[in-house]
Amino acid sequence: MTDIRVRFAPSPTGAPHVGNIRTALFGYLWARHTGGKFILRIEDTDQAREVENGLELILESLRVLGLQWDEGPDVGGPYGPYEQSKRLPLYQEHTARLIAQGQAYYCYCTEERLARMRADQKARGEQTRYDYHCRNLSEAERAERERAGAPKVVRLAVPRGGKTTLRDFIHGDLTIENKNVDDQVLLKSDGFPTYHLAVVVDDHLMKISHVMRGDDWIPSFPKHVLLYQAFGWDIPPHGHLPNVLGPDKKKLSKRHGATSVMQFRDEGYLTEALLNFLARLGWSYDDKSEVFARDQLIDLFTLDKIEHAPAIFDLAKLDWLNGYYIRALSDDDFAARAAPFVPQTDAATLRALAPLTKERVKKLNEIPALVDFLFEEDLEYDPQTLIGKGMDAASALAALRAARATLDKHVSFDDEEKIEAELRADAEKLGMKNLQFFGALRVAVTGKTVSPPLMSSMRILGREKTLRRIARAISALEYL
RNA sequence: GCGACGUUGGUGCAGUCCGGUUCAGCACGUCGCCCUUUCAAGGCGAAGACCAGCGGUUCAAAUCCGCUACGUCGCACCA
Repeated sequence: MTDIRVRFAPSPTGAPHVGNIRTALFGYLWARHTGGKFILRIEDTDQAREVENGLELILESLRVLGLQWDEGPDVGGPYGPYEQSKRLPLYQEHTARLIAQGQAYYCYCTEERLARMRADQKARGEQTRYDYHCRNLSEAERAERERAGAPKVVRLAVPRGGKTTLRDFIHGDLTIENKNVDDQVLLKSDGFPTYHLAVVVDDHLMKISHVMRGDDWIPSFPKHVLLYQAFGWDIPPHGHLPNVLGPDKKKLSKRHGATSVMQFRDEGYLTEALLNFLARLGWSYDDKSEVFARDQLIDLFTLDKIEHAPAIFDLAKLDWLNGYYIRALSDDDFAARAAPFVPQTDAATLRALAPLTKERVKKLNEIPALVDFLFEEDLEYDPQTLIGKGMDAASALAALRAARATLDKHVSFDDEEKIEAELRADAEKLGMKNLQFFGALRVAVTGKTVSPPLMSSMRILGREKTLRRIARAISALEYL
């Protein structure tokens, strides 16, 4: 196979959302699968939309998922520079060539004229598009404007008839009639290229072997094909990836909640779960596999398995997958990752908590709600919650008193099995179901009806605090 | 308005390119049972789509063709 070179080419307009990152991931996977190169190129040709730390946000997003690039603005490479704003002369040379060939022309139309033109077209119910005004300028008219120093742009002279076809390795042949293609601006009046010119020039110069981008670009592929033809270049294989949509089937946006991988990570999603989930957005291996580790993705990823219908970001599925990955973590690993989410505790406690909480959360940020009872001094009780089903104040009291007596005999709570056996015996002696007896004890110790396993909770809480809480619960009941 | 792309159970996907051994497969979710001192996790099982609709081609269509509907995207000196 020829050298595979795939590029991810975002523009620095903010933290890339997961849909863009999914596109980056596909490029990364294809490059790694083939032993090719993954290239990062920054499309910073719009100064107006640029964000201060835009570049850093992009780099950080890729790093979070471990999508290491081989060439890029920070690491360089043989085809740099990798920021389009630093390649301006290249674009200018290429447009000059097109103009010389008669395949592009200068346009002196003002914003106002264009706006009026579009308004008129809209009013007439027509498709808005450039009206070829400057394409038909005579040599004298052109010279006149040059003399006046009028600002100008360069437009692509799209053939008025015929059609343009692109072979797409995801959608098959795509065809659009040239009459529906606008005379796109290639070079703006500030000397910067537009996307259309820049991608074609750079993809060619950087020897990109596979062009992958979101399918929202499909309508403009004729402009790119025409440019390749005008330059006399081979067109590399193109694939328009299905877009990532929110649950409402609309293009993903801030409205849908978290959108950057950093946000997801901060909400308690594991990066390996995120990677796995994103890979499945628009790609599938077969009809039954859901879980893929990075190495498997690299091994299994092929272009023919890319879907053509848009992919919907199914948060419920992400949650499930994340829980799956959390459960698979070793206790040590889990404790280390949980640490930032439970700042009020120490490493040893976290490690002890790991086996109890690991399989009870879908996201790391759910851990605090599960174990917060450990970090409070004393609990306030609503006596009613201490009295479970089929119980009354007297029986709850009896249960807690018996439990206290049993626990009091133990200097340490380390032997969970022994303590549990004794408490079970207490329940039986009182003629209670385990549910009733342990239910009362659970509320007394943890303050809630749902908690991690009781014996372990008491062990971690410690003898002193546990007994104090039971005592307080008893007095709360005695008050009734 | 014009154009492009898409449309499989409640949800997300596979199967569609190379029509016929799949009375449409998997996962999430839901429900039931088991386990059980709670909640989870785990095990077992169940319900749920006739493949957007209509019309063609064919001995045979989710799979090919056409039309309609719906959805999304594009139509900037933005990417």
